[in-house]
Amino acid sequence: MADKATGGESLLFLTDEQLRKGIEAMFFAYRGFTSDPDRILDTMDYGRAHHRAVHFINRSPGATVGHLLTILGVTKQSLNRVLRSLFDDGLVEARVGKTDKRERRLHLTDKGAALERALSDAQRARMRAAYRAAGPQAVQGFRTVLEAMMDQDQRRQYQGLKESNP
Amino acid sequence: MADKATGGESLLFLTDEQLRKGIEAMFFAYRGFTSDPDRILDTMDYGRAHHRAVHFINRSPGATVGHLLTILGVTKQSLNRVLRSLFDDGLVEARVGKTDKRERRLHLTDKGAALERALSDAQRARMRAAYRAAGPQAVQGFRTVLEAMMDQDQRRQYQGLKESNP
DNA sequence: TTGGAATGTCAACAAGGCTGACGTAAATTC
DNA sequence: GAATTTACGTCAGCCTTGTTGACATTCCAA
Repeated sequence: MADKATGGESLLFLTDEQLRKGIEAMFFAYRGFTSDPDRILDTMDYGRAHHRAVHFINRSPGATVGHLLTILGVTKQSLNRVLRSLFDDGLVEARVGKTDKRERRLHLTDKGAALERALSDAQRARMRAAYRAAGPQAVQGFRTVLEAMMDQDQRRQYQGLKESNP
Repeated sequence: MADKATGGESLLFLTDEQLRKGIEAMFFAYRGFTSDPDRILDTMDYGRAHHRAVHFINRSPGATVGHLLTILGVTKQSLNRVLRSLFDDGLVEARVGKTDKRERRLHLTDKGAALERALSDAQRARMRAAYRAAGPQAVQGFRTVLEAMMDQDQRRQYQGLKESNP
């Protein structure tokens, strides 16, 4: 009678207590996840919002402002404040779209790329250490659960990387 | 020559590209993770900070303000603003410490417990769905990686639950 | 009895969200 | 060719949640 629906596996991992542990694991781990880049950003006049913008511009060079808006899920006013300071400091540059001149295609400058590298080096170092300590099997599970936790739209943006230059 | 240091396992999961995927997985998943409670909180006059307070008071009834401060990692002024509104609305009550009368032991009222349940029900539902979709093996890996990603202090707080009533 | 710890509180400020309204240039549609 | 829509920018104002700094109270402990 036991383990009927699971093909022999117990469902102990679905108890409320286990779920609470998972929730707190997300909370504490996310703090660690952001702490290293945060420390770097604090020394400059930037915050996490700048980090996110720089990250995704680096990931998809030539992305439009609108594209960034949907990925980040903020208002254009909020994003604009961040972008403006990145322009002013010469970290990001905008090129008028070739086919559609209303668009502004965003690119990192050398200086911007350098900051991106510094930030992601720090973040990757922690991630690498965690991955190495946990092993490939665990990493596989980690990614599987995180993906299952996303919203539909978010999952699509997470999976699709190639359509930044349409 | 290959797989020398890993006992036969490839290290493909440690490439920069894999790490970047992991970073973005955290980003998108955390958004999903917080979205359901956020929707509830939005209908009231509360925010994520209230959620966190209510969560940890529920987890460790009788915790002192100082204990909460170290768990949440914010300043007392910031926490106090949140706690005051929770007091005013009758969600949390403070009882003077028995041995040390300076301390205020925090407890949820029935009303507070009801809110906590609503919030964590929503959050657990998503977590449960993700866990169920991913399976126990993946969940194990998920927890392992998250734990490895925490700071020392955070990991200690994550693991130790019993010392709230010292 | 006195120093320090635990707590509360006032004031001021910043980052980074939000809404609403308005403007401009380019593309698209009619 | 005119009208509408789209992409983007900007001004103004508001909220939450974090921060520092200063100061008061209460009470434990040496």
